[in-house]
Amino acid sequence: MDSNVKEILNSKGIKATKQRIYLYELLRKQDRPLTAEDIYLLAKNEIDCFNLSTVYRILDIFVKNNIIIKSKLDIDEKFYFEIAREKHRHYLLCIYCNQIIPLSDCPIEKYEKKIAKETGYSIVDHNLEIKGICPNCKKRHQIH
Amino acid sequence: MDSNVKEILNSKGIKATKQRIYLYELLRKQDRPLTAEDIYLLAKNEIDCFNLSTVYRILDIFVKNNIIIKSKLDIDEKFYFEIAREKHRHYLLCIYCNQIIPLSDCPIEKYEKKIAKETGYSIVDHNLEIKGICPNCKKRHQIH
DNA sequence: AATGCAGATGCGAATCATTCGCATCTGCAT
DNA sequence: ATGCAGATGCGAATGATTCGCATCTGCATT
Repeated sequence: MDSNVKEILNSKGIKATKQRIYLYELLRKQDRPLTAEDIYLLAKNEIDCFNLSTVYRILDIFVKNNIIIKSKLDIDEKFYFEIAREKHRHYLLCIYCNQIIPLSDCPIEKYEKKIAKETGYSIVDHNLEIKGICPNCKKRHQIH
Repeated sequence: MDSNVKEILNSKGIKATKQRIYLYELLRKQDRPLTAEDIYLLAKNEIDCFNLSTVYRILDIFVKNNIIIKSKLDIDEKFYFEIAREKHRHYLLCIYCNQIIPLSDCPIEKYEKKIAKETGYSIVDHNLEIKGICPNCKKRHQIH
């Protein structure tokens, strides 16, 4: 597994340091986007010589090499990072507890074609978040 | 017009100061979201005793009173503000020149119902941006 | 119209996420 | 085993936003 990651990184011309290998594996395990600080804290639990600036720098390199995706979520002012998957994903966010769950599909590929025709733009990407209240928070806050 | 704004603000329990009236009218004229700094610079052109902290504070109050909407766009790390309209809007962003144009409709109201059923969440809001390359930038960068 | 005061503004300092500078360290090619 | 380009650690800088506090201003009351 470890040597596998080393090869993946080397094949992209990225020197396979201990920190990079560790972050790559950590990110691959996650089921939702994390902030740089989340990632830093998780990493520091395992390897204590880990620096926040380094985390930012490695995330930057991974983004530039399309290994991970950087995005913002409407819940706060931070950037979020997640492994790049074959199919892109959107998330459902609970406005009370900030739980983040992945949605099963993307409803706007067709819409993009329509927009391209209407505006003359070439569409390259999109960004969709749905915000709601999760079943637990509905109970907790007596919302039906 | 001015007295009209005064009434609108007073009816929401917001003291109608010169700065608040001015910002309200400024925001109502815009066709796209602006950052606090954009707004500050526009306002300062007209009235020179205008302070950036005050702009932030007034925007905050307007957001809390549903007069304006605060959001983030994927082009930078700043917050954007726009007048709240009867129908919400989404935008198409050019990744080269950062032009922001409003889209004519919203394709995901049906999708929200499906998600609500699948997840048990109550959906309260959503956020959609489309990113592309505008006709001018396609020409300029020789992209077809 | 003058007055008082709660709340608004101006200004500078603080905060927080992110980035940068620079000295030291480490993969990896030789 | 060695050398060096590039990576890391640490602390300081940056930029958007917020806060503290002294001064000012709508507006309700007289």
